[in-house]
Amino acid sequence: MEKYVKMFKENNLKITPQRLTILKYLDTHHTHPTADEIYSSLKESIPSLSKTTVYNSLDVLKKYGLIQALTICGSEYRYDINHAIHHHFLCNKCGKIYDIDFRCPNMKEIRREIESGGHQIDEIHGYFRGICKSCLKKGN
Amino acid sequence: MEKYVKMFKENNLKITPQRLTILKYLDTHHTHPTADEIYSSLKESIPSLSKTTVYNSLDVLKKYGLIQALTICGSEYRYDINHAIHHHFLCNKCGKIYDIDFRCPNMKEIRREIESGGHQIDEIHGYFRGICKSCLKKGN
DNA sequence: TTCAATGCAAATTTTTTGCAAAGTC
DNA sequence: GACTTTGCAAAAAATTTGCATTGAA
Repeated sequence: MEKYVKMFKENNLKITPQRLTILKYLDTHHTHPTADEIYSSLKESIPSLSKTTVYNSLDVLKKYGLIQALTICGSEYRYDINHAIHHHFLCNKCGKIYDIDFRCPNMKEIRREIESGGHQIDEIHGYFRGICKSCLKKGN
Repeated sequence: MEKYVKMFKENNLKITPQRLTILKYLDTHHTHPTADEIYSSLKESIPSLSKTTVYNSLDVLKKYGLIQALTICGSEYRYDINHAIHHHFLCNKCGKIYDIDFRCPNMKEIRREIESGGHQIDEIHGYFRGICKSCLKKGN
């Protein structure tokens, strides 16, 4: 838990039990949960937890770069701890999101090229969609 | 309009005025509109148009690959005609989405590497977030 | 003590569903 | 004529807001 406290302190964020628990949850569950899934999972240990707080906390954690919000699924945000840069694979069948650890070797050039067009790039996102290993095995 | 009729016929899709108008709208407006924006824009010319139909039509067009749904914005889908492969830049300030025309030169290898992991890749998405040229000019 | 975070309820926004009416092939 | 698509209304899902209460520093 010290680890999380440190992360908050480094960013001058107020440390609340709710925020700590949410950050820890994302750090220990790499399931890319929705806000609602986080809420439901933590509701047991913190019965007073409100969904508003989950949304608020996620916004703050995101704002300070401790977590990231994946927009892959369109109608809902999926959250992920912000460890090393990685990308994602979304299964169109089961909806599961897998981490994909690769780095585009020439991203620097690409970035330079795009930025020469005048935009300032803060985030780079890549993701793939298809049918996951597990669903392929199960057959159609 | 012939062009659109042809696209439908090629995919064995029923041709309805609503679908035609929606496809034409996306082909002539590269603004990456939401379903609601499409609905509002077309409501004038087709007063009987229903939002359900917009959603239905977009789903069908997407399913047959005539358009694509961008999930960049998280809580809402943005739609785009499916011309040559391209990526997107989302401005965190004004929310505008720009087309970015580049192709990652070694995507083939990357794809092969990921597919060797067992997943079947059907779509590749890339997008960037930051501050757009126009918002940068306006200053903070 | 001060100011920000939390929690509740209600409101918004976006998308989906069930079913009768209308339209396409 | 058979079978889809459309449109409406209502429901569901996801997120946001206002404001009083609580809590961290």
